[in-house]
Formats: sequence, C-alpha cells, structure tokens
Amino acid sequence: MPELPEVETVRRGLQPVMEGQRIARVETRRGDLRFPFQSDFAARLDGHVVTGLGRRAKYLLADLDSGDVLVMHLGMSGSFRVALPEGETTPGDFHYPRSENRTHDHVVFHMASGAVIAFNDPRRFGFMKIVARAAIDNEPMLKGLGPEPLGNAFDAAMLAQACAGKATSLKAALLDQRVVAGLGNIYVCEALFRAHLSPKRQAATLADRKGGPTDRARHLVGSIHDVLNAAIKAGGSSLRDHRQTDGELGYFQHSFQVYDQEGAPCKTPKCKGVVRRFTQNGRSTFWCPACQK
DNA sequence: CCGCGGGCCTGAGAGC
DNA sequence: TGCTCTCAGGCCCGCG
Repeated sequence: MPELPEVETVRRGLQPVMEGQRIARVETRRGDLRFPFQSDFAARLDGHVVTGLGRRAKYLLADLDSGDVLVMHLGMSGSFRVALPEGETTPGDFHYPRSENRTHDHVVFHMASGAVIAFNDPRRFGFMKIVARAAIDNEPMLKGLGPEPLGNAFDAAMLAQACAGKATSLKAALLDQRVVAGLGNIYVCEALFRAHLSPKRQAATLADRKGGPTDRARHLVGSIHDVLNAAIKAGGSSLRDHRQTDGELGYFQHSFQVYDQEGAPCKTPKCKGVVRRFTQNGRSTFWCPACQK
C-alpha cells in the first residue's frame, strides 16, 4: 500500500501516542512478518521510551532511550491502529468497532499511558527490525536511499544528474529508491501526468548535454512536490488497506488523475485523450498518451 | 547497467 | 454458492 504520503500520515498519527511515551510491553503474535523477528525484539522494546518518531522514505524510525532504533516498514498492506484508553476501559484492554477485522494484528504495543497500538499486515510484506543508532548509517535497507523528495537535497539539478547516465525510462528511474526515496507506483504515475511527461521517455532527457537540469526536470520536481503535499494533506490514498491510525480512510484516491482510471477521459483541460494502462517493469502504468510527451 | 520473471503473502473482485 | 484466475501502495534475487 503505502508510499511516502501514507507513511507520513501514519507517522503523524502515531506521534502523539508514541513520542515521549514509554512502551510497557510489546506483543508479537506470530514469529515473523517478512522476516522472523529478532530473538531479542521484545526485550529491546519493553520498558523503553520512544524519544522520537521519524520517517526516512517509506520507513518509520522510532528512536528509543536505549540507543536503539526501531525500523518499521509497512510493505504493501501494513497499517497501524491506535486505541486510546477510555472511561471504563482498564489499561491494557482495548476495543475496536465490531466491523473491524483484527485477525492480522501481528504486533501490539501496550504503552504505559494505556494507549494500545496495533500493527496489522495481512500480506506480511512489512517488517520491524531493531538497529543500534550508532550502526544506522550502515543499515543496508537505508544505506542506498536517495534524497527525500520533499527535502532540500531534492531539486532539478540533483534529479537531472542522477538520471543523466541512465539508460532507462522516466517511470523506472522515479521508482528507483536510489534516485529519489519514497515514491511508488501511484505517485510516480500521478507526478508524470501532472508534468505532462511520458512514463516511456528516457530518464536521461531530464539532463542537458552538460548534465544540468532541463525545464522538464524543473517541472517534474514541482509536480512531485505538489502531488506529495496534496496527498499528505488528504491523509494518503486508501485503495484497499491504507487507514489513518484512527481508522479513518485517506481520501487522495478521489484526486487521482490517471492511477486506476483506465478508460476515463483525460483531465487535462482541452485534451481529448483517454487514460491508458500498460505494464512497465512488471507494474501497471497509467497515463494519457495524448498529453504526456 | 538494464529489463524481465519469479517469489514473498493474503484478499478482493471478475468471470464462469 | 463456489471455483479459478488476475491483480494489488514494495522490494529482492537471479538470469540473460
């Protein structure tokens, strides 16, 4: 499910119940997610205070007062649900609406405050791993990541340079987390549409002969900023699994221009095109062949 | 370096 | 009703 806007939405939802709060006890309800849990997983969390909750690309990073960092990834179907303690609820008890299927709650954090935070992941492509803060720069999962698309290091010059030597499509380049970290299939399709750039275009055409940025690179960076900021504002996109931490749906899916819109008329003013879908690098690409060049 | 196919998992939806 | 097939917000590996 989750790309940067969904992960950021989750981070913002977890922040008030995690940051500065003590973990009383962690339950792992099965032995593995994508990988087996480390044998000392719960022991390194129980009783510790979360000093900060950050995000790098699609990873959530919970800093602990022990010097460890809990690295979490939502995979395709991961979500968090927060249940706050209420009047007659005794600490540790929590109740969700009956309609909710909690059968895939694989990790449950019981906070000292009484808040209960459940990680649900039907497909189990997500994972949690504890890494010593001192070793985080050597963590393979984080090491090769490119810049944050909403950070200062990501601009047209940087993007052009990263793409200059590439013999691949724009779509593939933007999905490559080493080029820019946090975009996935939805937001790449949407950003390319907004920039009127074809997903098939060679990535290297973002650069001029000297490797500097072209106008299309500048336009694309602006489109990426716009679509990500709008999606974060909307609480992400809920297609199947994504929920905000209070159970509410995100609503950016209602703003999709091309993703999942095969056959719909193009939304570019005056464009007579139709949204098409094809498979690129094993994933569905949605685009308007008439106005994305 | 690149694209491709396959794998990891479960569940939803379509078609029969 | 139920079966079978395809597809899904990610990411990794090996092959040619």
